[in-house]
Amino acid sequence: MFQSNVPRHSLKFQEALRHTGTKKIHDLCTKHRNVDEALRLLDHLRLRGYLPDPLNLSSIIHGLCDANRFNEAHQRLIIFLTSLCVPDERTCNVLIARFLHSKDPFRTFNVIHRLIEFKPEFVPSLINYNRLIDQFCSVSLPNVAHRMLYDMINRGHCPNTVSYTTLVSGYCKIGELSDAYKLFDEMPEWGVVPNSLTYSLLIRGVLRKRDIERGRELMHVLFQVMRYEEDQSVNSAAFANLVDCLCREGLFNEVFMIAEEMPQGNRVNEDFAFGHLIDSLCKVGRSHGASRVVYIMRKKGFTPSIVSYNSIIHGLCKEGGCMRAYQLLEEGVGFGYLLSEYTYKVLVEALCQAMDLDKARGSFKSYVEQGRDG
DNA sequence: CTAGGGTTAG
Repeated sequence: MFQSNVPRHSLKFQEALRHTGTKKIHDLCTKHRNVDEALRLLDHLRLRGYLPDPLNLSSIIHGLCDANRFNEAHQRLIIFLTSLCVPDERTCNVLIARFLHSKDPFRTFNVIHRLIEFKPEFVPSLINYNRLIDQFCSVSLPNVAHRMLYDMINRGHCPNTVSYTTLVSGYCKIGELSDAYKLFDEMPEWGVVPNSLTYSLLIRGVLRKRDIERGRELMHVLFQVMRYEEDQSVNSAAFANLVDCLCREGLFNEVFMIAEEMPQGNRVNEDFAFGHLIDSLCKVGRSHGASRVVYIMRKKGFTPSIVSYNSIIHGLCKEGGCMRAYQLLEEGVGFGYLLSEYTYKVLVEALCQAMDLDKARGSFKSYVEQGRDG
C-alpha cells in the first residue's frame, strides 16, 4: 500500500509542521493570492507525513474559489474529504458560501451532498439554502429550487419568507403562475407570512400575464401589508419593484395614481418613492411623464433631487421636449442645483437641433410650394 | 501571537 510508505511521525512533528505550514499556506492563499504555491507546499508537507487539517482545507478552497477556479476547488474538496479531513459545521457553511459564488447551483448542490456524505449530521444554513434556491430560480429552474425547499424541510429547517418569496418569484419569472399561487397559499402552513416584497413580486408575474384586474386587487392588498411591515427596506424594495413593472407593462395611469395619492403613505420614504417614480418613467422613455411627477411632487411640497432633474432633462432632450427641459433646468437652478456641464451640453445641442428642424421644416415647405407653383 | 471565516428576496 502507498499509505505504508509514508513515514509515520509523532504528534510533536505534526504540530511543528502545523506551526510552519498552516500560517504559510493561509498567507499564500489570502495575502499573496498564490494558491499554486500553497498547493505545492501542502503536497510537499504531505509527502513528509503531514496530515492536512480543516484549516488548510479552508485556506485552499478559499484561494481557489477566489481565483474563480471552482473546478479545482471542487476536486480538491473531494480529495480532502476522502482523506477524512472534514471541517466543522461553521466551516462547511463558509465553504458552501464560497461555492455559491460560482453561480453554478448544480455544483454547489453537489458540494453540499459531498459534505453530508462525510458528515451526516451536517445541515446547511438557512441562508445558504435560500441562496441556492435563488440560483436555481435564476437559471429558470424553479422546480429544482422547489426540491431544495423540501430538502431543507426534511433536514429540519423551517423555511422563511425569503425562501418562499424567492420561489414564488422564480415561478412567476417563467410564467408558471398556478405554481406561484399554490406556493403562496402554502406559506401559512409553515407559519410563514408573505410580506410586501412577496406580494410585489407576485404582482409582477400577474401583470406580465396581463391579468390587470387580479394585479389591481393584489396591489390593494400590497398597500395594506406595507402598513404592518417593520423593515423599511422591504417596503422600499416592494415599492420599487411595483413601479418598475407598472412602467414596463405600460400601466402609466396606475403610476400617476400612485404619484398623486401615495397609497403607500409614509411606509416608504417619500423622497425615495418620488425619485423612483421619476427614475422608472425615464428608464422606459417617458420623460414627459417623469416631469409630470416633478410637478406633482412640488405641488405636495417636496423638492426633486438634482439627480432627478439631470435624468429628466437628458430624457426630454432625447424625446423632443427640449423646451420643457429648458424650463426644468431653470427650476433646478432656482433650487441652487449645480447641474453638470454635460447636461448643459445636451440641452444646448437639443435646442440647436430643434431650431434646425424648424429651418428644415421651413425649407421643406418652401420646396413643396415651389413645386406646386412650378 | 494558538491560527480563518459568509449574510438571502428587488
